[in-house]
Order: sequence, then C-alpha cells, then structure tokens
Amino acid sequence: MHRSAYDTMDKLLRMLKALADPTRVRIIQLLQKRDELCVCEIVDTLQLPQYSVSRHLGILKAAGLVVDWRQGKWMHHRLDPDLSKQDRAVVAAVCARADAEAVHRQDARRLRQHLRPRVKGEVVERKC
Amino acid sequence: MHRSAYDTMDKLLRMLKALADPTRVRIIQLLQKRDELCVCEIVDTLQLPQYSVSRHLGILKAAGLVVDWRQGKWMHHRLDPDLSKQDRAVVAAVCARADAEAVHRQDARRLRQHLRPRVKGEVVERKC
DNA sequence: GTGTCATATGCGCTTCTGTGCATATGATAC
DNA sequence: GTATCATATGCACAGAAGCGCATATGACAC
Repeated sequence: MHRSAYDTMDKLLRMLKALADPTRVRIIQLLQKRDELCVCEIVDTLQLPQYSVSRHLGILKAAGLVVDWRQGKWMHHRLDPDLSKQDRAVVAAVCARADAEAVHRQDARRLRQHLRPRVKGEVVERKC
Repeated sequence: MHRSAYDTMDKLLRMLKALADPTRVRIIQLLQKRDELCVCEIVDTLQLPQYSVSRHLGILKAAGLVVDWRQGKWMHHRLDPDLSKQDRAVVAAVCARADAEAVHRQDARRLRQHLRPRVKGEVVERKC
C-alpha cells in the first residue's frame, strides 16, 4: 500500500477545517506564543468549558497541527514540531493575521495570569 | 455605528471557512496563477457542474477573497486586489502548500487547454 | 482499595454545509 | 418579441460540526 497524493490533500483540508473555527484559532495562537501549554491553562485563558477545549484540542491533533504528551495528570500540547515548512507557513500566516484581533490580545493577557510556574519546562505547581 | 473588532475576526473566519473546501482551494489556486478567469473556464478546468462552481465562487466572494465583474455574458473573477497584506499572506501560504498537490498540477494543465483567447485582457472568443 | 484532580468522550440535539436538480435571471443575437 | 448562451439561485435532502450535559478514564495520594 502506497501513500497517494490524496493523503496530503486531505491533510491540507483537515488543517484548514481545523483552523476555520474561532476557538481553535485562539488555541493555535496561544500555542504559537508559548510553545507548550497544558489543558487547564488553555481552559482558564479562553474561559470556556473544559470539555469544549478538550474537544477542540482533539480536532487540532487529528488535523496534525498539535501534538500532546502526558506529564503526570496534565496533558501538554504544542504545535507539531514536525510540521512541514509549508504547513507551518500556513499556521504562521493565520496567526499573523489573527494577531491584531482584540480577542487575542485579551487572551494573551489572561494567559500570563494563568500560566503555571515551570522549571526547565516542567510544570511545578500542583493545582489547576 | 462603528466597526467593532468583531468584524475583522468574522472576516478572518469567513476566509478560513471559505478556504476549507477542496473545490474552493482549487479555484483560488487557479485565480492565483491567472489573475482573472471567467466561470466557464473554471467549470471546464475543474470538470464540475456549472452550478457547483457558481456556488463556490459565491462563497469566495462573500468571504471577501474574490471580486467579480461582468463582461457581456461572462462573469470574470479575480482575487480581491484590495485584500490586506495579511489576508493575502494567508492565501499565498495556502496556495504554496497546495501547489505540490497532484490535483492542482492537473488543473493547471487543463486550464491551459480551456483558457479563452484574450486581447489586452478582454476575452475575444465567443463560445464557452 | 477510596477519593480527588485533570482530561476525554458518548449521546442527543441543533445548526451549518455541500450537492443535485430544476428553474430563474441577465445579456446578446435575430 | 423569441432563442440561445452564460451564470445564478430556490428547494429538498444528507452528512458534518459544534454544543451541553453527564459520565468515563487515567494518574496520583492515601
């Protein structure tokens, strides 16, 4: 079985569909700035129900934009570091375009208040 | 009545939703290469029903990505030349990413066969 | 084992989107 | 006026997507 050209076209479309949602743009925007975040930080920042954020993260992951890993009880998320240059360019263009939005400036401010303290990349404080 | 920040966020989302469809990516891709096309050229190139292409062009227009104008019986379309730099960058990134797709190489070939002859930008041949 | 915290997911519901068909509109030629 | 060509659109239907609620899972502490 070989990878047909369709695979990559589908990936592009999953990516674009994933980006075509306000909540997911906000999430991607946060991840672009902070390179890794756990779910509770995103929940606190976006002020949306946990299940909603979780669902959207799942979609971003299925689209290949985001990867996650577990650290204790926390799930961490970052933009997939293995994204192709061109995929990354799409994400960057969307973020650049979204950067001016009032919502995102507000999110950025709230994120600073809700970031869990980290030591060498590891979250050290215990409470969400 | 003033333009709220929401307007521009909505525009971004309309744009992203408009781009999140295979047919519309193909159309945008063609318009990026040729700068202006009429509906019948796109229909012939994509080999899709006329009403389908027409609908998708309508969506691209509503999203502010495309503008159209009439020349006799023909409707011409081009990427909106007044797109902001950042909006244009998003489109460009998507096109660059889509460029490698087999579908688009095929479309580009078919378009060459179906382009109506032009003199100074005006379509001169009468038949679709 | 129990309890708790962080996160994910199944289900029902509603809303949005794309498609196909038929038909309408708009411009031109006669 | 009629006929024809190019394009748009109303409608019905099917499938997808997002939401809210409740609940499940997974890791840890005890």
